[in-house]
Amino acid sequence: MVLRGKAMEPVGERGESLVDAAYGALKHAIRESVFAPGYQASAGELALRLGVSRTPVHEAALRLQEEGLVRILPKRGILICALAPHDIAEIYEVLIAIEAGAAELSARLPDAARLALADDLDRATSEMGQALAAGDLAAWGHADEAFHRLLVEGCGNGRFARIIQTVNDQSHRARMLTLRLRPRLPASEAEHRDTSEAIRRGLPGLAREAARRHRIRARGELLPLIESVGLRHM
Amino acid sequence: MVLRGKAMEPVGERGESLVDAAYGALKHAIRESVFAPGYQASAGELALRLGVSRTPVHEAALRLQEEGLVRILPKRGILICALAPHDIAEIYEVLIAIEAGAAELSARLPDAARLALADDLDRATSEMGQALAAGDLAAWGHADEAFHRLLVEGCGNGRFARIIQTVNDQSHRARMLTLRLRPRLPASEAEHRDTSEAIRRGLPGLAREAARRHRIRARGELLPLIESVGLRHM
DNA sequence: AGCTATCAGCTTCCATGGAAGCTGCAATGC
DNA sequence: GCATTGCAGCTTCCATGGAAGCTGATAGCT
Repeated sequence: MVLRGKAMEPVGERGESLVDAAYGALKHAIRESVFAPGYQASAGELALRLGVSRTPVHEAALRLQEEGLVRILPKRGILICALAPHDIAEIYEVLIAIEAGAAELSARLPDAARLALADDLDRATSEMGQALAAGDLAAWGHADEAFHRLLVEGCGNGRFARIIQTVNDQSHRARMLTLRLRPRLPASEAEHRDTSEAIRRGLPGLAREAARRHRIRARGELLPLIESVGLRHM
Repeated sequence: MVLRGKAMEPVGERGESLVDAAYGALKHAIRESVFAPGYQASAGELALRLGVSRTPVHEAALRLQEEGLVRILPKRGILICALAPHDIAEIYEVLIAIEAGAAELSARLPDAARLALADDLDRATSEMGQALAAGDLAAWGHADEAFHRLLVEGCGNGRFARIIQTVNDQSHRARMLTLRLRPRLPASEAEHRDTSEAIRRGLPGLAREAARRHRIRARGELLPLIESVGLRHM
């Protein structure tokens, strides 16, 4: 039983089950790269770190495997999954398809919900602008994230939100990397405004195309960047 | 411990783990309505039926919950999820978004793969035609299913395939119902040919729109049908 | 040297039992 | 009659230990 690396937060005992606690702690640790991709842990080690027995860790690992964050190698251990450029490409295709659908749905919402959503989206976009002006990379990332999250959570289709959540969990680490790598922050604001404006005016086709164009352009910037830097896994 | 209903097949011991076996058996049982939606089972009962202990059943239930087929009610049992019309609507929106993306991707494949895929798709479509002529409802359903499966599995994006697999597992029961309900089998063949032809000719935009139109029309037929019959859950 | 067999040490897999939570019913008090 | 309380019987949750599988190193053979 090897305990290398920094310690993890013991699970908090707040009503939630130990499985949920372990799931949350492990997911957070993976997102924040406490475990490097490719790291192979054992359930026993993780259980020790979290202060629970192996069972809840194992069950949490099952859930994480279902989401593609880890792989359980039979009789060998728990492998933290790495993302290859190919995976990023796949994830962008999911984003393009689902977010375009979400934008279209949003534009079909009843007036009140539609206008409220558009306002929320614009608020997030404005925050991006402020962050950009202040040169605050992290704030820009958060605001951008908020925009896209609002879009899929506001559209009314819970399955869309869930799918996006899954691929976002997978790509969070890569996102943090590429945010830093990008030579200049992309001019996403105008495209965000196109999307929110189409939603506000209740034009489904326009909204779909705006969301779609936005993600396609972002992909066109990101993938070559990753290739050029030669990132093999992240 | 109550054992009502017909017995289930004990798990087959073929190299796969008991968890996998239990997962497969339960999923199959749910798909084939061995358990009615809304049925509340206990892990102990299922374990007895399958001839394993409670642990693998519990872990299988976790996976099924992740896929939305069951819900685990803490300290109460395992609930077989029912689908409401609202869920069918959501699922169709996922199908529209993802299959349109898959068709576009397919049309961008290298020549050899593209043509092979188009041929496979046409074969499935032809089988639909034969089944329709013979009045064989089940065969028509299988061929239609094959077409859509080939499309998402052939496009090269594994995440697309996985997403579709998940919603198909959820909607399988509803599909079996509505296949029988439909007054006349829809004229899907022409739309399938539009899609495969666009893929064959390597026209991404056309392929996307064809796949999209197909699912949108199917939705337009199905949802009112479900409403009119007054199906509340399935 | 190169190849095979063995084995020690790791891992998960799965069964099992105690602890604790939820539900519905029956008994109790008003 | 009506509300409350206590309890029995169910459930999952989680810890734990034995069984079995995988890996890599070492010893022995050709």
